[in-house]
Amino acid sequence: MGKVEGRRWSGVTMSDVARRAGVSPMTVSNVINGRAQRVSEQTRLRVLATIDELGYQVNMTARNLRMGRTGAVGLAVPAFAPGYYAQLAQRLADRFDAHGLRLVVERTGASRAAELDALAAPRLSSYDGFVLSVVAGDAADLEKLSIDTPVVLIGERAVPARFDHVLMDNVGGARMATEFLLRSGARRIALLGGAAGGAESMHELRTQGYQAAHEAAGVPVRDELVVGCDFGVEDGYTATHELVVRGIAFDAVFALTDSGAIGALRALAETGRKVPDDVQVVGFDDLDDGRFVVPALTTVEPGNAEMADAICSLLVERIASRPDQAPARVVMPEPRLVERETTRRP
Amino acid sequence: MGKVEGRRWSGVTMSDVARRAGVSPMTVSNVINGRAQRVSEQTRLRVLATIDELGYQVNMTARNLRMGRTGAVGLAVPAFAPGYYAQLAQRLADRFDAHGLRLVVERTGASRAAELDALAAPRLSSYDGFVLSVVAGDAADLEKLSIDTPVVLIGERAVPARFDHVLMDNVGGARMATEFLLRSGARRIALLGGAAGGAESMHELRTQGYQAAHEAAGVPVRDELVVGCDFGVEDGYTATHELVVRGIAFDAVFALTDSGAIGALRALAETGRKVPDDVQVVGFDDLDDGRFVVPALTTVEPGNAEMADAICSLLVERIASRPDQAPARVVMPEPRLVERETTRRP
DNA sequence: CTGAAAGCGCTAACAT
DNA sequence: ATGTTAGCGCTTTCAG
Repeated sequence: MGKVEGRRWSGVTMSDVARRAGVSPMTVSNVINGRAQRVSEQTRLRVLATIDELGYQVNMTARNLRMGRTGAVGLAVPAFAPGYYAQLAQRLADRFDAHGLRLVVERTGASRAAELDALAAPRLSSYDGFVLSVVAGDAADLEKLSIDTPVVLIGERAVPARFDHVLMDNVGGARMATEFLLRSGARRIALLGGAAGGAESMHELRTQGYQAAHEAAGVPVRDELVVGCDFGVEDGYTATHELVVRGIAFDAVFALTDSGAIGALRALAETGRKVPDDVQVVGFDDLDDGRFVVPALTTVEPGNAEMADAICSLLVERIASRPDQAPARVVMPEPRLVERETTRRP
Repeated sequence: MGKVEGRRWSGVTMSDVARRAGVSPMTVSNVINGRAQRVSEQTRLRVLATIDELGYQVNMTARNLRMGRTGAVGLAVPAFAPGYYAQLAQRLADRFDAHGLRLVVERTGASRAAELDALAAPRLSSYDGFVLSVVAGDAADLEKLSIDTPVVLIGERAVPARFDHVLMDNVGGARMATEFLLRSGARRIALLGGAAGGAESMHELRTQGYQAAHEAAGVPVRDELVVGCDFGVEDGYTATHELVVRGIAFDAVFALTDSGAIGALRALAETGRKVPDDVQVVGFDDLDDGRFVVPALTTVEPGNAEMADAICSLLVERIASRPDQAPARVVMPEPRLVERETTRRP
């Protein structure tokens, strides 16, 4: 499929209105922008009538160019559908609204290339500020990022020091969840979405927390219980199924995301495991969905509200104060465990 | 909290680069836009180096103004978080990508005022085309809508004839679901989110289908089974709970949305009702979530893919062909029932 | 109260 | 292969 071309058909301009109403464009502008003191009531009404008659509409692109600002903040997420991003968008939109800024959401596509593309200078220049959820790019990629548009980064990747960065305590949260399961008597905790090597991705960090909790409790980590998978519902479902099929025994599941946990619950139900009696389950993120699945999901609440607050205030500050003289800040709220029905009290 | 003001700090322009590289702005433009034939390799490299040195970035606002197009289409939805809108956005983004258009998502807030605001000319002028999910505005409101930006409307409200309109077969789908329940032996079907009067909203249309199925089957509609509620998870949960508390007997639940149905499932589990043995449940929308809840949700698939296809192709056509001479089109796919585990075979 | 001039940063069209 | 001219539609500034 080809690109869509063609430019907007003419459209009525401010000058058209001005000419027709027998005034200068400036007066039309004043009317439109409610600078009442500068226009007589009579003229105002005439201009308004002409605007209506001609069906004139302000061209935001032109206004933005002239004013050097857009009133919009961009949020780039890997995908729209995962509950986590949708809820994040919702929260941010509320907060930015309070500052007179609209939030507009774009999709990066989670590939490194797509993510960088979203961050390319052009895209950013359409916004007064930008929030980027970094899942794929590395520090070097980000280094090239626009310096003209204030940016707040979210996500666990290491980011260049010049950026404000808001992130979850992945290690701490995972450790908290794992410790809770261990205290509840679990000894064979499957880790859904776990990863072995490095230290950069969400998978890896949460895996570290899982391991740390085991070490602290003197319980060995069994490799066969650490199954790598993506963080969608379907992924959690498939991974859990596989575990069962392969005959690997486990008495708990720690899913790296609530979505994954919900998939796991489904797989456990299908294979006749009772939750939490046979298998306990803990997720991560505190999605709204988790409260309504049966049984309701115990999860790690990573400080979603605090993160949204931080993202908003950091960005608003940068936007308001021109040059980024203020040093970059890092915000990482304290996670907490939300006990519901998929676990037993220790 | 006050508005955020202040304009973008100067920033390096194309002229800056040109001057520094000892060429004209036009040459810089040619380099940036890859018009290779028009620039010697030597100059190209020099310009590129200068761009790098100065950290220059194209100003999209200026480019958009000059070119009269933005390469973006807007999607306005009442809220980001409900699964339905997130999935819609996802689907649309895929399709528009194929046409070289980025999808950017904005939130209207579901109030009539907010919705109209989103549709105000200024907002629209930032996009090559716009998709609006109409939930609150009426035909008269929409009549005032921009004529300069191609718009496709989605949603069940009556809309002015000049707009392309994509909608679900709400009545047919609801009737299909209800008939299925009736055939499966249900005689007291609770309608979650039902409405009495009018004919405009999704609630009302789906209620009509529910009633039509009852009439056709000669089963009376009991008013106490039609409970009005919003379409979120929590709403379905609360409504179902209330039904139980009030001691109203029912052997099936038709929830107007999958989200509502998922809430209902939770409430039924809490109150000890077995699904589908004691109570059958059907939703509407075919959200991904429905496949993974326990038991998996039977639902009406309203033709999501076809709707996304239609929205995209209608809009792309309008964008490509200047004046809207083509008559407006209405697309309403055939719904189908997806049987899963919350119902019994008739 | 109203208007004229200037220019935001870019690119199409036409020179050279 | 490169430069010049003009202007997208708006608003800031300053003059009437």
